[in-house]
Amino acid sequence: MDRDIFICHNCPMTRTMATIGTKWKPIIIYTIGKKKVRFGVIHAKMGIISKKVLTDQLRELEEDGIVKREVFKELPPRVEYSLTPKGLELLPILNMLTRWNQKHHGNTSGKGLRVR
Amino acid sequence: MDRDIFICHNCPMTRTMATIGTKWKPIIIYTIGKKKVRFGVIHAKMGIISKKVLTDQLRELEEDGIVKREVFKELPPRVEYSLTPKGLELLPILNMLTRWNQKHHGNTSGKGLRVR
DNA sequence: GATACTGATAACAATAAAGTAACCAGGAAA
DNA sequence: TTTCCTGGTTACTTTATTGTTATCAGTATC
Repeated sequence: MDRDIFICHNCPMTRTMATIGTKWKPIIIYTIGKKKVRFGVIHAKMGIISKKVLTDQLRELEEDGIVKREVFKELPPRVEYSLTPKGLELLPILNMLTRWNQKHHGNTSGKGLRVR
Repeated sequence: MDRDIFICHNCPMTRTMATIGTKWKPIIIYTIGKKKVRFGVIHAKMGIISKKVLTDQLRELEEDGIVKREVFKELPPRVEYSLTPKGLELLPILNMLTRWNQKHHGNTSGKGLRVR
């Protein structure tokens, strides 16, 4: 996404979408939650995201101060991700979104189960 | 976006993103707000969205019961969009997101003004 | 010595989303 | 008669996003 188009715009919603308005970012934030999570764990939990895209998105979230990245000098390497205070503040809002969805859409898991 | 990949998944955030997780939908919902708005007005307010994409997104929002579409048999045609109760419930949550953004990002409007 | 481990990265291919331009209805006004 | 009005639609092109595969480091285990 060309984030520049957004930044200039003076609609607050538009500016917000420039930061977290992508297919994966809210899911990544939600997946990390309040814990410290290794890259591989995020990847496994999300299931259907490629390593490359996950890396890219995590980098952008880090740039925007939403995610913290800690590298341990071990072998094999270990990298832990966690939410910054800014990211943590997003959690309750995302939870409201899922509650909104559950209320109106019901629980559709199991229906139309069609994983690639 | 291939919404089927999402629907099957049993992560609540993932299912939510299948409904409103696109570049434009939250902005459209925010733009309609509590009013009845004509197509042309939404288009003008948003500025940088094409008619085709706006039409497509409004159709999907209608399918998902978030937006209501009223057609008046006049010439030139008049079509008014408004949020359903389900859509209205989304408004305060979207407002929280913009407040989160304003708090952390500050008011960047005017900075790096780079409209296409 | 071959292989596995993790968290990447690079080059490339595929797909999805978004944008562009032309066109339509059909009555009213110039 | 031509032009404008609105809310689209259609066919097509462009751009953005996502995915695939191969590769790397450097130690430990088989």
